[in-house]
Amino acid sequence: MSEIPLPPWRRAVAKRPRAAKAPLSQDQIVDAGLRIVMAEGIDAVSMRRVAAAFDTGASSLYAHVANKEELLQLMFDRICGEVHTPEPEPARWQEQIKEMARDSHAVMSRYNNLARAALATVPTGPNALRVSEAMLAIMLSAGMPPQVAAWSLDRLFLYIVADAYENSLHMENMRPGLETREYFEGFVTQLRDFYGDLPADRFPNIRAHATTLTSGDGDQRFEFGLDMLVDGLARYLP
Amino acid sequence: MSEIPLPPWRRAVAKRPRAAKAPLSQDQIVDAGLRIVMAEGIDAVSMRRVAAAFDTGASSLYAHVANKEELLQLMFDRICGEVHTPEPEPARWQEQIKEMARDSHAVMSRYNNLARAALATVPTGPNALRVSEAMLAIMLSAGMPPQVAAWSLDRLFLYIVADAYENSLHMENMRPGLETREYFEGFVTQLRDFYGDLPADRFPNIRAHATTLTSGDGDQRFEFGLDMLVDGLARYLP
DNA sequence: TCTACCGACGAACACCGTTCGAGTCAAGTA
DNA sequence: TACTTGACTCGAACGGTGTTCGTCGGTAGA
Repeated sequence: MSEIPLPPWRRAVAKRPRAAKAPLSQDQIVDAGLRIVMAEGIDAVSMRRVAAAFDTGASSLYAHVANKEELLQLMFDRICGEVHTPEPEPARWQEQIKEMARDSHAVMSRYNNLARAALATVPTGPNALRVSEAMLAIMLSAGMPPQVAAWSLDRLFLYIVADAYENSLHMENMRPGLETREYFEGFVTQLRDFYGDLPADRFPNIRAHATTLTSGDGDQRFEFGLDMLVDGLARYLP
Repeated sequence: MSEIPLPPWRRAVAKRPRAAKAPLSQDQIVDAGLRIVMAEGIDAVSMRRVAAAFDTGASSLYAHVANKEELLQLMFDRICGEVHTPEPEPARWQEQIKEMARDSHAVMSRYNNLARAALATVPTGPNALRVSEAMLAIMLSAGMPPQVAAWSLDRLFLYIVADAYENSLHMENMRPGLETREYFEGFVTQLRDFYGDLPADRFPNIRAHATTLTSGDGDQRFEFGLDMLVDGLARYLP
């Protein structure tokens, strides 16, 4: 497998040949971080907490990882490996784009709010690149102009990541006892009543459409925005 | 001006009648927070830092603000007051939607990464509601089905906020010495070279279109995504 | 066998959000 | 007028955070 050069702005912290046999490794650290993020969310991921998984102090991690930000980036790229990348079939490019978007969205939702790591910088890890390459291939093979494909890729991932991140932030406010479903229903009910009680002189439309505004779950809304984007994209086909 | 009821899930911390004349007030606290966010970014906004503007300790703030999260929400709603809300002109609804989107985006970009506060919860402050109401009015007056208008509103704001937030996170990584322009150019150059040096067997499309992928500044990309969304939206008009 | 040197790791630094409890002072009441 | 009440201020403290520093130990190469 060919080598990917390191992105130039990342400190080459791990490129020195490790001399002693190490009880710690970057992979293990990323594993531990992912275990914590799945169990307790990203706010539980602290350097001390990750180090505690190896019965050591936080400072031990800094030999393998430049800082917390880099650790989160590595964790994000790891989960990008779970996204499937189909072979392009130009005839059904729209459906393929949507499939990849749904898959990416599902993966990022599975790992709580790790999506923020993707918002913070341009993902340059091998797995993230693999996903981008596949999406680009689908659009180009469908005959999309390169500039349109390039920018669409950017905007689509922004949308996917932002939606996953927003959902994860909402989950964070959830009381630990409640189920996701009943928390969500209670939230929607409160919001609908709040909209319905707004003064009619200043907010006639929000008030009148309180029910419509609060209808639809996260998946329906994600799908609706995805349709908007892909429909808007299809207009650029020659 | 008619009263907006408090959203039910917010602790009614400020609804008690304040008896003594207060040297501190919620408005002043929000002002101080905004001053800090403009000067040094949202990460510089801490309860101690805000309190220091009044020569006091952090605990003094908790009489006027439930916690930091509420303070950020209040700050966000304050800046929403700077967004212009035009009267609907059905004939040019698309342009009006884009104008409001650009205006909202510009306001949120002006105040560094305060946009995250908007991602965290559904904005229910008076100014945020005013903006939503105006956008809803434009779409409904153009003949858009209510359900489409409702979900579009949600998706459009997600897009606006996410783009502003992403940009602000990039700004955060900037070295303090550099100008925004030269930092951005250096970043793009590095990224283009990185893409161009990728192995051709695994990433042929990214490698071949390295220049195209990295072309266009933040405004162009925002505008492109906005076009995608609004074009996709226009298809729902009867 | 000796000597570098890399990695582990405890301690410390400078922060953070929030809580607690004592003190202060104006307004309402007897 | 005297007393009580209660909101507000605010120093101190608690339990966290990311990161740095300096020491120490053990392995690899000479």
